[in-house]
Amino acid sequence: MNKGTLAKEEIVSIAADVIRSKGYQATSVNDILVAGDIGKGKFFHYFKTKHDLGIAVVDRYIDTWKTNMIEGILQTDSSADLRIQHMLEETIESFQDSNVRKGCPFGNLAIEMSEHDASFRKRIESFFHEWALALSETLMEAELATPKDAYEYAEHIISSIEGSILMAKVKQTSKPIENTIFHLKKTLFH
Amino acid sequence: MNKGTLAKEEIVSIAADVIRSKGYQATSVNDILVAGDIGKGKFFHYFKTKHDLGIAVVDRYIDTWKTNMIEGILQTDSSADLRIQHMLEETIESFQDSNVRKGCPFGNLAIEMSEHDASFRKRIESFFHEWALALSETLMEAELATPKDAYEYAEHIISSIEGSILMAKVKQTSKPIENTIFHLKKTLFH
Amino acid sequence: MNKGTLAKEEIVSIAADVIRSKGYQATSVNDILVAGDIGKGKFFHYFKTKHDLGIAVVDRYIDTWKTNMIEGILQTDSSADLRIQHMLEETIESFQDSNVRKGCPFGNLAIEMSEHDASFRKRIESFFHEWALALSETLMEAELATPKDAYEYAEHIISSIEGSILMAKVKQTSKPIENTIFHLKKTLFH
Amino acid sequence: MNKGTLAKEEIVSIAADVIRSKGYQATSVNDILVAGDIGKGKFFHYFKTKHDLGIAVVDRYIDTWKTNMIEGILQTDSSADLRIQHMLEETIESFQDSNVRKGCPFGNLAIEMSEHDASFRKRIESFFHEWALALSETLMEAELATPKDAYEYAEHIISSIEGSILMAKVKQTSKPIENTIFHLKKTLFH
DNA sequence: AATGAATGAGCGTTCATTCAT
DNA sequence: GATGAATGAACGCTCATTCAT
Repeated sequence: MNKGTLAKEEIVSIAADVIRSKGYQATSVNDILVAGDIGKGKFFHYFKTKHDLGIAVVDRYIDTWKTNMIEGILQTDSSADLRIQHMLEETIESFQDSNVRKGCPFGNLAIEMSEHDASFRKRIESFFHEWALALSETLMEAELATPKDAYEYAEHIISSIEGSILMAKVKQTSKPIENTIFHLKKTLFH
Repeated sequence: MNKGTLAKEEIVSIAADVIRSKGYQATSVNDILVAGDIGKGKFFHYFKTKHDLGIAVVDRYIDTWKTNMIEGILQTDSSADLRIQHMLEETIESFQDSNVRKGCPFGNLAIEMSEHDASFRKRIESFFHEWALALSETLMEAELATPKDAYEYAEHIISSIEGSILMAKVKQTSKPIENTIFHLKKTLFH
Repeated sequence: MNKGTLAKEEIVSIAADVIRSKGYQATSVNDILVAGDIGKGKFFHYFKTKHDLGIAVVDRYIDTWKTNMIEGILQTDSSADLRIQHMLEETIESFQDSNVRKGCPFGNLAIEMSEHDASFRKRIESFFHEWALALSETLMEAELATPKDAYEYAEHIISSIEGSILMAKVKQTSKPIENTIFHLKKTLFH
Repeated sequence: MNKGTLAKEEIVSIAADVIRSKGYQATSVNDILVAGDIGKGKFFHYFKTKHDLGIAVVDRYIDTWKTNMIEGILQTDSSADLRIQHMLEETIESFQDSNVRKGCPFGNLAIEMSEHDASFRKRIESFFHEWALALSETLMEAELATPKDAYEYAEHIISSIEGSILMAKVKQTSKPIENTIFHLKKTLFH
């Protein structure tokens, strides 16, 4: 928690914002420098390359999401049904206002980086895996899926959500997310 | 169909490939020039800006998709049920091999360009709208949806598909697409 | 001999001067740009990299030297003795005034680049080889060496000359060159 | 011989290696830091500038060479003839294996630094002077030169050696050195 | 004394675009 | 119309050095 660490964290935090909005490749190092009033030397003192920063940003996205969505919702001690409902509501919450336009940090980077950069791709892949794992366990506990089909059901739910966030970004309204959550709920709890 | 037009089409065709794989922003004008052995003067003779080319590429994606998916599948004279099945099968077909990694040209550009570029966004939005319209009519015809909920159901199906293509890109396997088609079919035709 | 070629030649010519004086690595692209009032775009239009320019500069040194020293002196139709004397006098001539400080373009690059850059090294090596070849033939013709030892004698003469130019650079006077030429002549013609 | 001095010597020693191989200008402070696992603060604590370090490195080269070549060979109590022979043999010894490619530390810096940096130049100049002085005395003692021409003869021998090391670097073989030593011996002792 | 953090000018190169013919 | 040449701002990154403790 010394000064150095703080400074580094600060850069990651600023970069996380800029990158979520502009994408990784379209964000220049200078964009981040300007956004945070940081000198070039400082930046490259903490990060060997722009790529290193990019990875730090994804890791930060993942940490945040794990805390909020997985530990904070799917692995609490509410009833399994409630936890799923909570996850779905929370998704709608998260993509209101300017966040609709920005889209999902993971979905954005997934599409931008997966084909040509393994280090981004693998991190995002394992994040989606962890989410699917936590969700599949909750689905089983709620008796909405059997052990046999729980993981794939979870994956389908997650990919539907991602698709709806993509759609919301294009339409610049959260309706597609609400629509998808509505259909998912119908199928889950009808 | 004179030489000028041919040359222009050729550039769009080459650019469409490169952009699908690298994204619009990460693709430099030079990438396209090299890929097609085209001179700089030639390129900017046909396209005022890189942005102009980008738009031409999206329009080309849309034309192709309309011909193949909307006119070629959803608006043929097979039975409505079969048309929907055909659409779903065709989706799986389209994302085999190297196409899994490349992802959906529309989804890719949707995420990359929607927030900051209205001319890309609107084209992609209206494309998804046309697809949803054609699908909702087929859903009604197949009595899988009422006029009231058909359009939103169609949108949900499409966004699920887009989400699964995104997921497939991250995992570098077409499994997520097959999984989603499986779940969509179950809900549609159970 | 069109304009494009001229422009390229002009850059090589300016760069040849700068590099001879500062060395290849210590010469920045910007140094050349400033020296010739050239725009950055122009420079990189003609040369893919700084390295490419460096190679063009060496090739230019070699062409000049071949014309002047080999064709212009060693392979004329004077008597063999006179040609050797001419070569030695010309060496002294070439390293008067500011050229003493600049040193030999080949010797400079030989030392700077040989260890870590094969494309420079090979060019310089083959240049010294051609010089030694032309000199050894003249030595034989002048009956100053037998076919058996002519090439190695030639190499020794050339390396002595290079050493004396190095020494002259350090002492900032052409004396070491004159001294070495004196000793070479004594041994050759005593 | 306290800790501070040790650390300083250690840096000079590491830098001497790196600079001999890469040259002074092409060696970045960071290259040295990495080679010796030294922190930036430490480096600039001991040396005000990179230039200061460079000078320390030359001084170290000179000390070593004085001990080995001048005191260790030319000023021993063997016969003058033997001392000269020893010097010539030692030169061949010194530039075997990887040292052929690295070249002579003095010759390298002479060419790289003489024109634009007086503090390097003067050190190297006076080093060559001391060498020539010691050699000329030995030449006189061996009756291979008169007081009148001894110094210039010594200079010629040294510059021939330097030239042959340069040549060896270009050809990546020690042959040119052996060739030059052979010719020098022939002229000296025929 | 000793050192990691911070600095900003400069590096070689690429960028989308305009010029000149 | 058609094109290679030219442009200079911006790119990610390294540089030798100074700061703060």
